[in-house]
This record gives sequence, C-alpha cells and structure tokens, in this order.
Amino acid sequence: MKTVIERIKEITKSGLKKISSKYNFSLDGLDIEIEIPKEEKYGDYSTPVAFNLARSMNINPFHVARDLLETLNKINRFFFKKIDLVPPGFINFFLSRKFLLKELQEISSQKGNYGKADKDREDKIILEFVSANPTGPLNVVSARAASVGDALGNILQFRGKNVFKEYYINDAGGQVDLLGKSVLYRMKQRSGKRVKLPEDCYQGEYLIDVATEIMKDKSFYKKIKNLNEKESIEMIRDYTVKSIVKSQKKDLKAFQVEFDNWYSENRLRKSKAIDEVLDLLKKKGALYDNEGKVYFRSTSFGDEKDRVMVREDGTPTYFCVDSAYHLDKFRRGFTQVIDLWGPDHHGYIPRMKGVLQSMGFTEDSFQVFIVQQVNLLEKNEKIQMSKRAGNFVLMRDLLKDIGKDAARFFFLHRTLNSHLDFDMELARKQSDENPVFYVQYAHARICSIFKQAESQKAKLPKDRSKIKLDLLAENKEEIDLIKKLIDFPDTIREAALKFQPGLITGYLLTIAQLFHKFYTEHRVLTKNKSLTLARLYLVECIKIILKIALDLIGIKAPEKM
RNA sequence: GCGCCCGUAGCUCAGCUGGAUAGAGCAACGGAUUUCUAAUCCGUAGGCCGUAGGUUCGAAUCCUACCGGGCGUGCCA
Repeated sequence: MKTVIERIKEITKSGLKKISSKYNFSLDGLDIEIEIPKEEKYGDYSTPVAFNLARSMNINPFHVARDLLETLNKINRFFFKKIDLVPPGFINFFLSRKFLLKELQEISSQKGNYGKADKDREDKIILEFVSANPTGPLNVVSARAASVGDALGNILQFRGKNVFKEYYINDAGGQVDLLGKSVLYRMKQRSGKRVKLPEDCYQGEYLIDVATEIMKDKSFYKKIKNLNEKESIEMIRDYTVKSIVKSQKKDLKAFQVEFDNWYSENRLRKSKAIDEVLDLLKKKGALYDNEGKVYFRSTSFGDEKDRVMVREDGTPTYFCVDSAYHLDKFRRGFTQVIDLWGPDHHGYIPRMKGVLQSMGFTEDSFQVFIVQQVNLLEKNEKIQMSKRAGNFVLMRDLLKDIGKDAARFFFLHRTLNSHLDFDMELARKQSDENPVFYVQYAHARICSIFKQAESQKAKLPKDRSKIKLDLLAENKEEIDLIKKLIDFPDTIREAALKFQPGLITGYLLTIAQLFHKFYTEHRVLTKNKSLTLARLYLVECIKIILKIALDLIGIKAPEKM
C-alpha cells in the first residue's frame, strides 16, 4: 500500500510527463518534493517542484506551474477537491472528502498493519547499539541509546526491512582485567584484610555485591583460593563479567529492550576472525609494517593519521578487533551494517569506514549514527559521571524515578544527534504533566468511550460497510483528525528513511491533541444511532493508530488511567 | 592547534538538501465542566533565530570570520 505522499508524487509525475516535451526537460533523477504546508490555506499537501525545474532550466516557475496545474486538473477528480496555483509557483493540493473517508476505511480494515511497507527481501540490516562495557550497571547514556536503537529497529522492521538487533560485549582487554582486579580487592576487604582499593580500580560499590556473590559460591571460591594473583584475577574477571552482563540484560528487559544476539568479543578473539581480517587487508594492500607494528592506511579515507592494528608485542588493538567484528557482520550475510555509537567514538568513523571500504564493501553499506551524550542535572547542577569513580545515575534508578514510558518518550522526543539536558528534579516533579501521559490519556479515554458504549448497547457491527461514513468529516475537528491519521504511513516512512524515531513522538502528540479537542467539542455517544456508530468507527481508527505508534517506540497504551 | 555537536520565546526543544506571516510543549496570565475520565479544552502574552559580513528574487536554513557552551583528539576499550 502506497502512502498518500507517494501517490501524490506519482500523480504529479505523470502530470509533469505530459508537459515535459513542451519545456524539454527530463524527469530522470528528479525528486518531486511533496510537503505538508504550515498553513491550511496552502492546502493539505504542496509541491515546490516548479521552482526546482525552473532553476535548473532557467525558465519562469509560474509558467511551468500553470501548465502543470492544467494537466493535473484533467488527470484526477477523485483524490482532490481542488488544486491551487499560488504565485510565484507553488502548487497546493486539497484532498477530497471522498478520499479522506476511503482512506479511513483502509485504517479500519488493515488495523495494525496500516502503514506497513511490503517486505524487503534484499536488505538484511544488523543494528548494533548500547554495547556498553561490562564493567558496571547500565547508566542513563545507555538508556538513551537503548530507547533510540530499539525504536529504530522496530520502525525499520515495520517499513519492511529485515532487522537484527545486536549487543557487542567488550569482555576482553585491559578494562575488564582491571575489573577483575577490583573485585579481587573487594574480596580481600570482605574477608577482613585492611587493604585499600587501588586508585586505578573501579570504585563502584556494586562490585562489593559481586565479591559477596563470589565468596558465597563455595565451589568457585575454593577453586581460585589456591591460584596466584594473576590467575585468580582472570577467573574472577570472567565471573564478574558474566554477572554484570546478566544484570545488564535484566535492566534492558525492564526497559523493554531486547536483542536478537549478544556477541562476545572474547569469543571473537578466540576465533580466527582477527587473522582473517589482517590477511584480507594485507591482500588489498591496505596495511604496512613500521617499527615492528602493523599499520592500516586510514589516511586514504580522510583520517588524520594511519592507525596501528597490531602492536609490537603482536597483540591486536581495539580497532583491529572491531574491524574483525564488522567484517564478521558482513560474513554473516548482513548487507547493511548500522551502528549507534557514543560521541566518544566519533573519531573512529573514518577509520572504520576506511577498513570496510578497503575490504571491498560499499561506502553506504556501513552507517554510524552518534547518539549524543546525556547531561544529568540535579538542582541545576550538572552531575559529574565517571564509571571508575562510581558516581553515575543508573538506568534502573531512572526507571524507578520517572518510569519506563516517560523515560523512553523523553529520550526519543529530540534528535539523537544533539546533547540532551535531563533535569532529574523536573522529570520527577513533572511526572504528572509529562507529554507521554497526554498521549496515553487519549488512548485511555477512547477505551473508556467503548466501555460506556457497550453499556448503552451501541456496538460497532462486524460488517463495517453498514456504517454511514457520510456522517463523518462534517466538522473541522473530524476532518483534521482524519487528515492526520492518514498521514501516519508517511510519518513512519520518513522516520525510517531519516533514522528519526523522534518523529513518532511528535506525531503522537499531534494526534492526541486533535483527539482531545474533538472530544471536547463533540460527543461520540449520541441519541442518533447512525452518528454514534460512525463516530465510534472514527475513534476506533484513532485507537488503532495510537496503539501501533506506541508499540513501535515501546510505550504502553493503557486501557484506563 | 585540529575535528565534531550545540547556540531559535523565561525553560526544554522542533524547523536546517534555501521558499509562503519563524513553531510546539512547559512555566505565566485569563476563561470553560448538570452530558462518553478536567491527566482535558479555549484564549492572552512572550523573538535582533549567538554576532558581523557574503551568496540571491528570497537566508533561522548555504559560505566566511568571530563569540559562547560541551565533547573528542591513545599502540584504553
């Protein structure tokens, strides 16, 4: 099913085809822009296509628009009530009432599938996000990434893509060794030794819990007691990572975010993947040796300097391992690799793009989006957060404080690429008037209407064709609602195309607003039975759309509040 | 030094591949409920779009310089 904009685009295109010979232009590569004007008098949809053509051919936009309008008026009578031409060359479309009602029927009949795109058999997307180090519980930054990543995955899936959500566990390297050491010292402390936790260790108190857990695990504890410090640190490290990953999974689940796969860096390192990536890059001539180290020529891809892949002692760098991981993503058959990274990894984009291109993958098969940082404010003071210092606000605390629905809505309702000031005090205090409740209330209100209708024996018949839809769209509130409802597929489409899950929250707010207004102005349950049924039908469509949209972003659609 | 993000209403932010009179929410102020949930609705007020130039029919949007805030700039992960 094509979206409304897609259909208007097609109509406009066929109109342009008919006048193309007169002006001698080609439609190849011309993107016909269809937008929703800010002001009602400029129509429901509008196109500035005449300007685009006029500019490239140096002709008068008004003339092109005038001829286009003439052809368009001949082409379609059903879609539009009228088409306007406004100087200096805007073409404005006004939808017909007939079309609005026809499209409303689509919502009713397609239900949860309204706005879905056909399955795309070509693309297999792997979407990697969060991937926090397994050195502690997830914090608010991960919460933002989780909200965004999960919603994006759902949206892309809805728009027909095959999406595989993956979490990369950095369970190898120096950081986790330090983690093992930290827990070892916590264990020493717990057994009564007066030792101080070294400064380079993770200071978080959650590690005391892990230490306790290990000491209670008698069989494991016995095993490590007789080992030397290095060996026991390794054992403790693995135990700790396992325990922390488990708790991260739990936190994410509470946040309603689930992954298709948790991928272990440790396992990757033990496989042949690293040798493979080095071999492949060598074959392509992208590597060179210098002072006993192996370098990758990332300067060929706009990086500031070439990057070390293998150190003098023969161990691979993080970059090297990550390259192997990304090669593995393609090896597993994914055609589109999408990563959400934190701003601290920003500098890695050129070299990672470079590595993948060197190995023969196209530039646009790998995309990175930076989910910007979250600044937490408490009493107007910025909270300094450092994992090592152990003072960071946790995802689970956020959940307890303001709830999953409000938190997710908040994280999504702004572009992922900009910094986010999260005022904890305000979020807590405002929990009553948070926009998410406004949206949820709309859904609950609708459910309440149906409950009431049932007691009045006003029930929508199974055969919806019996309903007199002609009674709808008689007033502005209904017309505005229907117009916004049928815009849903376009909103989702744009959100998927531009990777902007925030468009959904904005859409939800508008629908809720239009509904609340309608609710205030008009009654659904009236003495006129036909009208009652028609309005129930409309309200049911609103409920369908609200539910789909809320599901996509992982927010509950409550039956009552 | 270099790179990136940000600067729009009192606050939080949309709008940024140039287009029609710069928008929304919150806060402030004034109003609305005998009827399906007032967690609602209606109205008022609020702006040198960081500053200065440039590009053009047209700039919040593009270019240049500068100012301010934040982050990054490892053979750590």
